[in-house]
Amino acid sequence: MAVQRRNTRQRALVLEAVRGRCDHPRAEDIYRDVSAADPRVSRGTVYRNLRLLQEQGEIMCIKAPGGDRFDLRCDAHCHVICTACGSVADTSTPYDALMDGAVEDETGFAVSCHTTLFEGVCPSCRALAQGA
Amino acid sequence: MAVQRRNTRQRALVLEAVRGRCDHPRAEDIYRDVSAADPRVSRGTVYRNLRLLQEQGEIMCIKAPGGDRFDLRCDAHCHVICTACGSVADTSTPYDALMDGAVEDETGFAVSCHTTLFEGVCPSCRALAQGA
DNA sequence: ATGCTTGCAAACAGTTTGCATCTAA
DNA sequence: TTAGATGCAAACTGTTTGCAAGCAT
Repeated sequence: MAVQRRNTRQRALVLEAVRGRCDHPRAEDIYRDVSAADPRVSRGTVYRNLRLLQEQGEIMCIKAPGGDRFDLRCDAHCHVICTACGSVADTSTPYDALMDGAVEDETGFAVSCHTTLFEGVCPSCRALAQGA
Repeated sequence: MAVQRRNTRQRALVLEAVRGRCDHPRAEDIYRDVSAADPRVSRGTVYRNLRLLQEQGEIMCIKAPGGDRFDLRCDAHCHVICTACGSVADTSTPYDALMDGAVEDETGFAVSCHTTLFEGVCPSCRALAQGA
């Protein structure tokens, strides 16, 4: 059975902060937003709650260079990260579950999932590059 | 034109260390191997050279949780990482360049590439789990 | 009351960097 | 000779953790 969880004010603030953003904030961004609502919430608490909410499936996390990003969408989808400014966007690329089986057969690993991260330059950074 | 590079003993040692391993070592592993050959080589130099060799396309790097891994193979291929012990293996999953174009059209990002990382439990960790 | 949670600060891991010195070309 | 490369140590970023106090249940 799952561990007993309490509904703390801090946990609610963290969840609200993730939901309140349509970009893909990193832990530090969430911490900043939560701090704005209540300066007494500590960074450790934000990290702990982000991990908890992930385990509960309330939010998902994208492992990106420069720090994990959080996303309120929990369905399978991929992301693009801008190599210039670090911004992240969703893509509708379908999740191919067949690949997991193929890799499992090939390597002997018990494959549970895979993540695909696209790299590129976002529209606004492209515009900047044009001007430069 | 490319920057002028020198052939230093340290650089050769780093490259040799990456090539001398068939697993996917992280920077620290390389540092350890290089240190065994010459204890005076510093960690900073190892990191600098790993980055340089990457830029030159001599080696490639896999961004994995817990630290980047280096690979002597430079052709497009994907990896599986063991969620239990952190070991990494190659897979022969083909690189689908069409996806890059699709994401580019959808998001407006100038997509240069993508990386796919599978997660699972490696054969030896599976065996351990059986026994437990 | 109980024990999950918190705040704080210190610890951590992985990596980068400033700077004086060294060295390949 | 001279600009790239090194060694060292300190700085940095992102994240985790030990512990005493706090609060949801």
